[in-house]
Amino acid sequence: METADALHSAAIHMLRRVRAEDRWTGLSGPRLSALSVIVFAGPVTVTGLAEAEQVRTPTISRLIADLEQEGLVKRVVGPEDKRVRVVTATEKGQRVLRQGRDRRVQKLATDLEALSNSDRKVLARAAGILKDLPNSGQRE
Amino acid sequence: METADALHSAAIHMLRRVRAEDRWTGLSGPRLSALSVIVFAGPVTVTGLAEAEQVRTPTISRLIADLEQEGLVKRVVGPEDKRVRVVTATEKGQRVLRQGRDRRVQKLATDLEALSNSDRKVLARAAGILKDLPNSGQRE
DNA sequence: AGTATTACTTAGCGTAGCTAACCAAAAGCT
DNA sequence: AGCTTTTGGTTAGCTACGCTAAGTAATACT
Repeated sequence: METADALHSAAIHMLRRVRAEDRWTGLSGPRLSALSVIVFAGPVTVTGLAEAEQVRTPTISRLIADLEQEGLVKRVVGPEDKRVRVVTATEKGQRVLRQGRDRRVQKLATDLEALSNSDRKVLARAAGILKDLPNSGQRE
Repeated sequence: METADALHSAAIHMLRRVRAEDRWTGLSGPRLSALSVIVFAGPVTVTGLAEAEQVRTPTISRLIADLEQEGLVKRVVGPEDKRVRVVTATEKGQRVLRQGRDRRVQKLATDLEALSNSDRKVLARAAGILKDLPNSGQRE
């Protein structure tokens, strides 16, 4: 229970610190996050993206429209099912994302360099453990 | 570097999952976060709170006004300096916060129960390590 | 064929972030 | 003292992003 508490607060502070780097990309957190899914999880549908981001479809719909406006992604009508819109990242989108993400992670990496090897090892193991958490019903 | 990446992504997903519990309090994330600072960091000024939350003063100013409206905090003119407003949590505010926070942490604690003792120990150590990170210039 | 469901968009609302502009109190300067 | 500057906070007005409700087009069901 104290572990949960400590972990919770550690995660909050870590992300808060790292998030400051995002300003550099000119993209907001939500946009960056969505773009990240589009780039790394390949072409996605609007619904798929909404699920990944845990928001409703209208939210994503508008966000995508904005990203498209800026030339970061493009929408094409689904080849099979003409209702769906398949979203892919443009060259520019990929470039911007990679730079931004690198910056975030780089900042964290720099922070971690101040640590001992054994400490870093603990963090690496912790990250692995968290990744495999039960992950019980988060889709309401 | 991969450690930073893994840690980054683990933290994002963990918080995302836990955040769902906040709905229960009837308060939004930012409000909950601000209230948390007010409760745990004792009485604070508007500027102090803005710094803690890493937002500008107008943002906090309005947020506080809303919280006051709901009877969760109260503002009093500073006894020394009459420009400042000292913000404190009301009884109700403290109660709501503790319940909400407990719920978040409880959810995480439940998730952690599925783990082995040694894994939990790793996480506890990781939290401790992160807490003591250099914490270089995050105030621009 | 005709209805139901699904995928997405549009409209409209509330919260929260920002900057710019303002007021009042405190501090600094002759 | 008197005047200016600085500081703490608020107000006004903009944008972004979350939501629900309602609409449209394509698909699925029987």
